[in-house]
Amino acid sequence: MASPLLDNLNPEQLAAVTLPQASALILAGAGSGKTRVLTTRIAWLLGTGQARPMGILAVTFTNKAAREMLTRLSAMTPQSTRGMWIGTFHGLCNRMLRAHYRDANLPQLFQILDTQDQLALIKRLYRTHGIDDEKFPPRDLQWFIADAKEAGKRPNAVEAGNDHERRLVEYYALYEAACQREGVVDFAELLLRSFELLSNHAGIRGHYQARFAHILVDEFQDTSELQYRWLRLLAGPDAAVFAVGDDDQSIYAFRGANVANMQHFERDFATPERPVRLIKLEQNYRSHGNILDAANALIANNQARLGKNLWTDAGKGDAVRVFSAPSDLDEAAFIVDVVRGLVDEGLAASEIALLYRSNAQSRVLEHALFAAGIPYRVYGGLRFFERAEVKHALAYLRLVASPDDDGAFLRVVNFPPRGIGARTLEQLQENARSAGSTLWQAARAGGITGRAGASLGGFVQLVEALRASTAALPLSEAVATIIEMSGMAAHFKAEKDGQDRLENLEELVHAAETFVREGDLATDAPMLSTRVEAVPAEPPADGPDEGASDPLTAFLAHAALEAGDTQAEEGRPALQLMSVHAAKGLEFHTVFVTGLEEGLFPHENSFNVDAGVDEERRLMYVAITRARRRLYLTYAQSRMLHGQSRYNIQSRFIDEVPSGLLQWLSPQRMRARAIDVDAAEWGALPAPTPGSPKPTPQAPQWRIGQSVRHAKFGVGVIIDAEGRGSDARVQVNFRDAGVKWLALEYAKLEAA
DNA sequence: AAATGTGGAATTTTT
DNA sequence: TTCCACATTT
Repeated sequence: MASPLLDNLNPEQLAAVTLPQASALILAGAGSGKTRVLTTRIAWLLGTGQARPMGILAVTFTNKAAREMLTRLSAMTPQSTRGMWIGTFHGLCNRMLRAHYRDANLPQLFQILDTQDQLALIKRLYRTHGIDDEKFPPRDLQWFIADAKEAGKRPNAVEAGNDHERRLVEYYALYEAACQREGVVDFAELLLRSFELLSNHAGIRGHYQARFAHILVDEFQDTSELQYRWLRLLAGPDAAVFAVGDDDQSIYAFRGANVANMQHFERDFATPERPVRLIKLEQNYRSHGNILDAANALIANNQARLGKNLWTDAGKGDAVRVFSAPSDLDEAAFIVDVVRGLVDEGLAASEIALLYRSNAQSRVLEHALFAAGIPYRVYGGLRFFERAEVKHALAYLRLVASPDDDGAFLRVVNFPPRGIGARTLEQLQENARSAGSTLWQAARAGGITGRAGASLGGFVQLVEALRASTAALPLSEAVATIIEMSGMAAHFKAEKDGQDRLENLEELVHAAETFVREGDLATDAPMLSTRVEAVPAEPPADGPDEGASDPLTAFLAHAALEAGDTQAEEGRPALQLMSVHAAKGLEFHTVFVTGLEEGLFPHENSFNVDAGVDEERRLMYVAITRARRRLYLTYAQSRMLHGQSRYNIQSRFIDEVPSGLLQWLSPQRMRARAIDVDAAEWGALPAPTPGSPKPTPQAPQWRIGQSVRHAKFGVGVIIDAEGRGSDARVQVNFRDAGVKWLALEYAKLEAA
């Protein structure tokens, strides 16, 4: 088909876009135009009449990715995106559950718990059932539940190997009962419930299988076991699953992502007539050659890859710069210097990213940037819909929609303060427990006397008044009304630091407005326009976005499923600081990968995890491939961590980049920062400058922070010392052998 | 109900 | 060290 749509695609992209109707695995390297291929594929299917919008389902992991796909798609095709299902796994599951809430055994207006809400519910359960939170930390149970659901297991299906696990299963059952009673579902539940719905209802399954001839999956390497099984259920015998992913960028195993899905795809989605096609997109349009060569060489150290080598015709570009700093402070100072220079040369600050393995590392960097007056923005932290005041307002909204939601009830029953104290609530909870009811039901039943009872009655009346006064209002006005009537507005007005919170509440009203305005663009198509016998009559599922049946519920689902941005303000161009995880999918002119030290990156916790370092290496691969033009790798020989100095050796990931690609920037003779040991006693050696020829001193003199090699224990760093002369001993932190004290007289140490 | 104190933990986190 | 959750005070 001749079409401008296909212009400028490279041969592999073109092949992928125009594959015949069969399942395919597209191995799309970083910067290889993956989103373009996905969206062009859809546009091509529509344009050639091979698919109707109704027949397309595209699933992503983030709302951002879903939005981007939708936006780009609308620009590519004259056809309406209405009718397509494009969204996140959770969003699509939510949508399906709303449409089939009866078969899914859920209340029509079920509410979605985010991770915070879920933990709160668990803690509440602990109180009412007197569960020992020492033996069973709430977070452990939260993890246990998520894990079980991910494995597709209800409490009765979980095998308990010991008493401890038996208790956990028991609590899992209690948790489930509470969720069911209150009409709430957590994130994992959305998936599992949707999976079970498809699994247990042949009619519904048949309906969706018949409908979705094309299922497209973004970031396929990040799918979990359950998501994979969900896809298999959804994909009918004739469906074409177009899975796009990069096994080398799988960095969410700790959250359940299962790279093995990529290996199994070929087997599981092939039919005798239609084998799975595999296409590799290896041409990179982002980075210069040296950067790609570094990434390729690094990732080649991983086993069990599908195999892929990025290339570019953009030329080699600059060498990868490496800097070894004596301390974390020096590392930060170096970065500030370089950044200043780059910005002075005219590079936009927002085109520079500082990446780190763990968020705690941002502090030192921030401090230095602040002192230097360089504007920066840190990603991470509380998102908009997670802020306390926003959660409060949402809790009122939730109560209006679904008053049996105990979590929402407890959050605002005494906020703003209205004299309903802990004692009253304990009594109420006891009443609810013995009646097997929710708090709302218990409160309405009365049974609490005196002033406390009256206050509680007042609260019940307030919620009912809220419901009555907002029923006929547009969503944003309803939100505004609730903020006023609940007393929150007055409360924050009176509070000295309440201004920010008030502004956030105003922002919430604004968000509701935007949601309603843009919602219909997203997914307001009727859920089931092709009626199928076995599918029961549907509620008019034409709410905006998440496909809920009324705007309020849809908005609440939206708030839970899309926590919003970390910060509202964008403002002036600023340097970007973020974890490597957060950088995935982004790109910058210049990238600093900081803290490249053994124990930090790769993180020490990965050492005792199966294939842990491999995942760290993929993380490093992601970090490197964020850079378009310039890449800096930095590390510190000593670093403040948990209140004390740590001496780390340079990350193996630096060693894994061919030295020919590297340009060392560390001064040849950089003295280690004075440490609390008499330097004269120990003599002073130039800091090791890895990558350059090492001097082998005849009579080595040792200092703290120095890298050494031991015949038996391998490489390590001297972290402490004591004694002198023949009594002298040093403490060495070995990469593999751990921390040891060694007598200098006997240990055969070499400088490393 | 705010304010202050204490103990324990301190990767990563698309939903 | 620093942050957070929780408990105790005022």
